[in-house]
Amino acid sequence: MSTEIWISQLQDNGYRITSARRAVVDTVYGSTHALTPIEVYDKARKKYRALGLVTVYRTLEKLEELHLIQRVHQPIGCQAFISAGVGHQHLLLCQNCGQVEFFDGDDLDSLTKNIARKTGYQIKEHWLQLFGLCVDCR
Amino acid sequence: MSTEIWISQLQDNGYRITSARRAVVDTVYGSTHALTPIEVYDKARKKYRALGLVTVYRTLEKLEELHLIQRVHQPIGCQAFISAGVGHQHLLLCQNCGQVEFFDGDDLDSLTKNIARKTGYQIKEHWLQLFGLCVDCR
DNA sequence: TTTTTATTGAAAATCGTTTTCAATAAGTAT
DNA sequence: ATACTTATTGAAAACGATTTTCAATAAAAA
Repeated sequence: MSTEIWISQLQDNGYRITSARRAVVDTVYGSTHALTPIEVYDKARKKYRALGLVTVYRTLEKLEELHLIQRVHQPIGCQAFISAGVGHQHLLLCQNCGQVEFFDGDDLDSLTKNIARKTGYQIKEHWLQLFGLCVDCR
Repeated sequence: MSTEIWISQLQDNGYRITSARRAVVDTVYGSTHALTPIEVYDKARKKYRALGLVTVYRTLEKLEELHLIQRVHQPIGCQAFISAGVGHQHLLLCQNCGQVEFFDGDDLDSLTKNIARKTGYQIKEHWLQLFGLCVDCR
């Protein structure tokens, strides 16, 4: 698995491959931390100086549309993005260093069925996210 | 339970009770839908016309600080607030009408312990939110 | 009632994001 | 390789949401 997977995805969906997009993909792909558009901009500009912030926004938009990245919601803000895991994944975030781990937690079925019965809701989706301290920070 | 609970809380924490704050509290307290600052402004101005948007922001800030309201995170945006439930509560949101229900789902203990063991993380907090269709909308 | 000072709304400033637009460069056809 | 078409680019401007500044006001204390 390398950045070429994302590049191919962009290509297959009719998007052109440019130096700007490569720089953004190289920056976000495989990052262990969720990155905001400005953070992506700062990092990616080390690889491609002419990159504009607008292009970062536009590229992130496309990567999100192709489900290659996902927005991360946190108490401090909801502008950061991280690589989208494969299949239905949940996030575990380190409150100290911001590192992100994925886990699949579909033990939630019995819980959601329970709530559905109690409330009368037809449940379609769920968001689950854990916060704590990673091995290095605890 | 009435809005006076929130008013007292403000008072007890050294904040003055004003017409502007009463209008905001009256609007947000007991609302079954999460409201954005602008929505609060529009609704509250029906009760107190001189109210300014800035004061809405400032009052919401104080209510959040006192844990009387909480920010609601949704795919469409994360600016809306709703009354904070009592104790540790989770949210169930109707994707159609925006109605919000609370539920307590601490069946998560075994799941979080599991993840903690697998990842080495020390887990401090969790966010769980369900989305679906309420009884009226399904 | 008087005094003190937190609170107010309006205007300006600020921040993140989106739109506009002419120049450029990617991919295709020649 | 070369020419052509058109998606993509970055800069500047526009935008919307939120925050700051500030003099006037009103709540609470004296």
